Amino acid sequence: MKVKKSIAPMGRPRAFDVDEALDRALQVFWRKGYQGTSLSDLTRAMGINRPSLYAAFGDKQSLFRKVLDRYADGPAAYVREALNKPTARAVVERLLGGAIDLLSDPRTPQGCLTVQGALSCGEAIDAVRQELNTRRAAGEAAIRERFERAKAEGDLPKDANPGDLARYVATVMHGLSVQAAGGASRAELRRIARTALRAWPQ
Amino acid sequence: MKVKKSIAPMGRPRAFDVDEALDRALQVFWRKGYQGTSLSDLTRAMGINRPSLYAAFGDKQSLFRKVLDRYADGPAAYVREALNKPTARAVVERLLGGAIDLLSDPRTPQGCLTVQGALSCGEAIDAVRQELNTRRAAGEAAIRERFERAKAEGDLPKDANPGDLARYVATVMHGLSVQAAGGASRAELRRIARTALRAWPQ
DNA sequence: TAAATTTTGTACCACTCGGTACGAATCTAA
DNA sequence: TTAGATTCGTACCGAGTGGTACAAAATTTA
Repeated sequence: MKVKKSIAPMGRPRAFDVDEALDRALQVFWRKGYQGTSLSDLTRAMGINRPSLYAAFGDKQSLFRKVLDRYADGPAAYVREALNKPTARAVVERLLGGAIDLLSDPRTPQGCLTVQGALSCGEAIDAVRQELNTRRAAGEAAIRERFERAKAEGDLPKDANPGDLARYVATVMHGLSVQAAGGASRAELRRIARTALRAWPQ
Repeated sequence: MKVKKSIAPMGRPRAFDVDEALDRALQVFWRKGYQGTSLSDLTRAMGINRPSLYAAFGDKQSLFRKVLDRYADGPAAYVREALNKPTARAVVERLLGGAIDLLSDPRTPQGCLTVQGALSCGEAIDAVRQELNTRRAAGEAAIRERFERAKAEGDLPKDANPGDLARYVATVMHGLSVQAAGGASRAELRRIARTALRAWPQ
């Protein structure tokens, strides 16, 4: 299925698929968090040995960053999709609904990788925590900008505060992640979202 | 300052104060999470050596449980206090306000011990995660019962769902914890709470 | 004083952690 | 066939992990 590039690389070829190995690593980090995942966990799940991992992905932090990118483009892609909805109300409904679908998907861990991933990190891995904070902040900023547009379009009332609303939506989403990690069912998450929506303007 | 009990214990007396050592341990666990805290971190902060820790508090999990009790009776005591407020509205306002005050207190870590403590735990320490889930669920149940009483007293509308409302409040609180851990200021947390309160009945 | 009891500090245990050195294996290019 | 390049697997590194054995020290009871 793969189109051969003009020249095949020299040397011994890789015995594993890079993208598939990355997906396996994502599963492990998602389930166990950054700190709870050991290199042995990773190599076992990825089906490769340690030096191959280092050669292909760099050290643990570097691999985790690549996994975060893959997460944003895969399971968490609903965020970008939600931002394209026509109205602010539709955006927030899709954001909460997408989060709930993901958090309660029985095939994946009950929780959000960026929320669970590094909340309980020690100071030693401050770099990882900062990375996750940065990414969460970027997501929140994207939501705020979308709401600013909605306000300009008259889709949100003139007295609405896009920043406050974005922060509120992000907060509810994070809270949903904690609830899901604690065992809340999809139905329960939906009821929480319905209650949260009562705070919405109009 | 201490009243001497009828008989002093035999053997060599302890060279440290148990409660103070527990407070020091709380600070460490709160800041670094269960998994991010090593025994060396603990003994250094508590000013005692390893065998003394084990003799006085048991192993790491046992010490963590004692720390959780101390947390509930100390920094998180606002929850019990909030449940005694006269109206459901006052209860939820005190719950959110107390959480915000705690989360944004510069003297303590920005985050909730039970939320950050074990979200990113591996399977090996499932016991700790379960313990924290159980405690969070118990807190949520207490809020629900308080809202059921409020409904019976006519303090909440007849069509209000105490369970949904309690879950919603807990979710917002957990989300606030994540926001605080990400660096949100007290003022920002307050605005989130104000937005969240718009979902409240009446 | 002497025995019994408890805590203290040192020094250690087996194990796991993240990370790497190095030679054998497998490919392309000449 | 040979030389060069790259990956693979084994075997290892120092450091840190949670937890403990043991003897010296400090206290109460007899």
